[in-house]
Amino acid sequence: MSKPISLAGARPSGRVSSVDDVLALVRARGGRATISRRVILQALFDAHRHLTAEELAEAVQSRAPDIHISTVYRNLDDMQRLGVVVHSHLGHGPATYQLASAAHAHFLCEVCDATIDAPDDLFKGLSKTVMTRLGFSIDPIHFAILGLCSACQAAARASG
Amino acid sequence: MSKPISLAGARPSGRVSSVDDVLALVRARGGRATISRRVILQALFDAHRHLTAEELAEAVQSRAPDIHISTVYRNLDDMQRLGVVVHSHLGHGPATYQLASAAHAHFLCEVCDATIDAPDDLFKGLSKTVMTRLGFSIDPIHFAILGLCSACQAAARASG
DNA sequence: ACGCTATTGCGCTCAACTCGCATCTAAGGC
DNA sequence: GCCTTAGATGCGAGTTGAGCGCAATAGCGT
Repeated sequence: MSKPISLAGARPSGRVSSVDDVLALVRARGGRATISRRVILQALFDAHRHLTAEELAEAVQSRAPDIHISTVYRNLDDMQRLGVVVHSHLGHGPATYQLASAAHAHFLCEVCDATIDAPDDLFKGLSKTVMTRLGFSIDPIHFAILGLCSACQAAARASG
Repeated sequence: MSKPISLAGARPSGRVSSVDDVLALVRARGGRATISRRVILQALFDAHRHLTAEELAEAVQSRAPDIHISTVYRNLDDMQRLGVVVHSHLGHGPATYQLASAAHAHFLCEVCDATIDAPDDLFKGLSKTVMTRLGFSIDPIHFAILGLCSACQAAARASG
């Protein structure tokens, strides 16, 4: 499916609230409901946090050891094309993946790597200002916003 | 110098407005004013935009072909420790480096990779809100904020 | 000029992906 | 149920961006 499924129409992936929903969508697009696909999706639905490709591969392989990590990567790509999955970059580490329905922005501490989930409404103001002044539509979910958590700010003040 | 120079005191690197200024700072910290260092710094001062390590290495090697890219990486690290240089991540590509004095935030279009320089004052509001509500101090320079430029928004509306 | 040690060149290693390709297997048609 | 065929997979090799170890080199205080 890596190629066959078209990017067009990725957004209206609509309400997919179960593995079977997603597989139905996959088949509607000419894709196939393979075991691998099912196991990978199940792991994504079971995870209640974002996972790196490697973490996801481990979870998948605990149920089906022969599913190769490259298959995980390809499926994640496909699911992103369908709008079912999104990935985020939290600082310098590997990308993390999660169901699109669970997507949210993050703040990441540059010192201790603590990640803080960001309520979407925080970006209302910046979003509007940037749109007005630059015509740019921000997507705060894809890349985390870095900075210092309160503990590390305090530590920095204390030491310097 | 990669180890010898301490991270402590990186901030008060002060006004360094020339290659010689930086080299003086380096020597004050126990570092040495090598040819490599001088050429690399000169390339950074000459560049009026941020460069990837590879671009910088090319610029450097056009003047001194034997300077190895790993030397470029090490010097960039050292200069960051001194607070003279900062790096930014613009989307998925390699990091870009520039003089700390020229640092600024970026917006990056996810579709066409256009980068838009962001006036610092844009983040005043978000910065204050996030500090108040989460105690988090944002650093919008280190990682770009992604989204869609106006042209790609229009294209997206037209096609979908 | 001398010696100490910061730096460098080079090549190897690493992480996170990405690709080519032979093989396998869903799904629709008969 | 069997066949066909094109989508998917497993596996290994390749790629990119970056970091590391080490022996050789070269600043710089004396």
